[in-house]
Amino acid sequence: MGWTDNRRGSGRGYHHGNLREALIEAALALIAERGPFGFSFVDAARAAGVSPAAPYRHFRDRDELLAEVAERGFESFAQALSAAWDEGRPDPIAAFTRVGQAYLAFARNEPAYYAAMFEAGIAAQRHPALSLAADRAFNVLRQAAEILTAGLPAAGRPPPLMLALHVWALSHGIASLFARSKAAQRPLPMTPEDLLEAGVLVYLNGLGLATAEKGGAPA
Amino acid sequence: MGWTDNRRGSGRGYHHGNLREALIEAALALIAERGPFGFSFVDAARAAGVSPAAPYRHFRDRDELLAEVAERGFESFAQALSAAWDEGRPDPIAAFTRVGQAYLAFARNEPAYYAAMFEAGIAAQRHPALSLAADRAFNVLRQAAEILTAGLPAAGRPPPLMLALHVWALSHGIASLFARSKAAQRPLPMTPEDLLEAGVLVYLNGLGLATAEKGGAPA
DNA sequence: TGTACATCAGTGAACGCGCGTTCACTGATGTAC
DNA sequence: TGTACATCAGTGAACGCGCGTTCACTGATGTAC
Repeated sequence: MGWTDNRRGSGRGYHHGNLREALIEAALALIAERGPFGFSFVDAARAAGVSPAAPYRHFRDRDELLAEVAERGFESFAQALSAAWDEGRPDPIAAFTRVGQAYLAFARNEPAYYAAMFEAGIAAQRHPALSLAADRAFNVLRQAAEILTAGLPAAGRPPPLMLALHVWALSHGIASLFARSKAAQRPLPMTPEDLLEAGVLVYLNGLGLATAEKGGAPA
Repeated sequence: MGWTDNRRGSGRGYHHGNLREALIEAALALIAERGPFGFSFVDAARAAGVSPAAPYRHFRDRDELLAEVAERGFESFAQALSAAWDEGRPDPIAAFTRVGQAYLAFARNEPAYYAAMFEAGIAAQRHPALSLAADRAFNVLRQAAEILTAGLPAAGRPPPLMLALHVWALSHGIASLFARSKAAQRPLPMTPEDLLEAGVLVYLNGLGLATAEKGGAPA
């Protein structure tokens, strides 16, 4: 229990001390519970143990708080993808499929961030910091794709951007359809992780990138 | 203008005559405008030119109306996919990529249905008719995948279900990330349609299904 | 070290709003005779 | 063909609720002297 748990009467004084952070954490918890549209400014204030007017000292409105949550989500997302890529070690193909796994893991382990990032309907162009953070996350994939394709013969080499978009879309699709939260999802004969790994390997195989014979993709 | 436009005072009597349909159409318009969470029961009644209590004669609550919209969406979706597949003519690969295009076209042309189907957070298990309709749509893909893989050597033949899931996820990912509604989306150096077609062709190539040399996928 | 003061984070009461839902009702429609 | 009646779709007023937002305020903190 840290700053966040400073309910009224639990010993904090007139000033909260760290309300901005507490509101963001409250927003995350509420989004995880009820989705980005079930989240209300008043609720966040209540969860932080503060009057409904207090949040206005820190955020212009509900939208600005949501945008900040999404921005932090993208930053954490970029870090996770970047760590998974690990500069292409031990080899670009293994590293690349690991990035896909990290994508799915993030969607599963951080559903609140994920929802704020992709399902809250925030107008990104109104929040430049948010769209920069989103770009940084995408660039991890993009650079990985560049290194991955660098070894292919120049003639017929696929555009790395296309490759990055395909993997992003496949990961996002699997995460949205099969890997989100409790139940309500279509039952699968395999884990979303296996599904994604198999898909990426087939895809890379289709690009002429030799795979390590895994996941059931025929030559 | 048909039944839907029966505003109060425009000549209809005490009875609306086709309120159920009018409410569904109003819901579609509202969802298209403001998303599945911006849609309210009262608003739908207002759009149909009827008192806020009237919808209760036709739907138990807001959720039931949403579920019916989603169900109709899946039915229309299944039809569109089925028509695109056209029993595999002229050849399964061409027909299969056409199904992908139909997926994207549906997401683009029927954003309200699409949102109700995939973003409204309806608990499908509480609406059996809805989940049956969703199954019917998925089965179009699944059967196409079966026919597509039937020509491959039995050893190492990929499970058709997996193939269907991959294409579903890729299409859904591209639709969600790049093909939905106005602006706010990441700019692309190609159309979502081209992106999907290229992705499907690379993928089929990776499965060992000969492609007609299209979309820039190297052998 | 002590005092006066500026700052500003958080208060709490209040507002107008739209929503979901209920209720007793009313009037249009169709059917039995 | 006409009348009585049952049915039930839609009315409109009302309710309680939670929300977003505002306002003048209060009290904690830090700084200048």
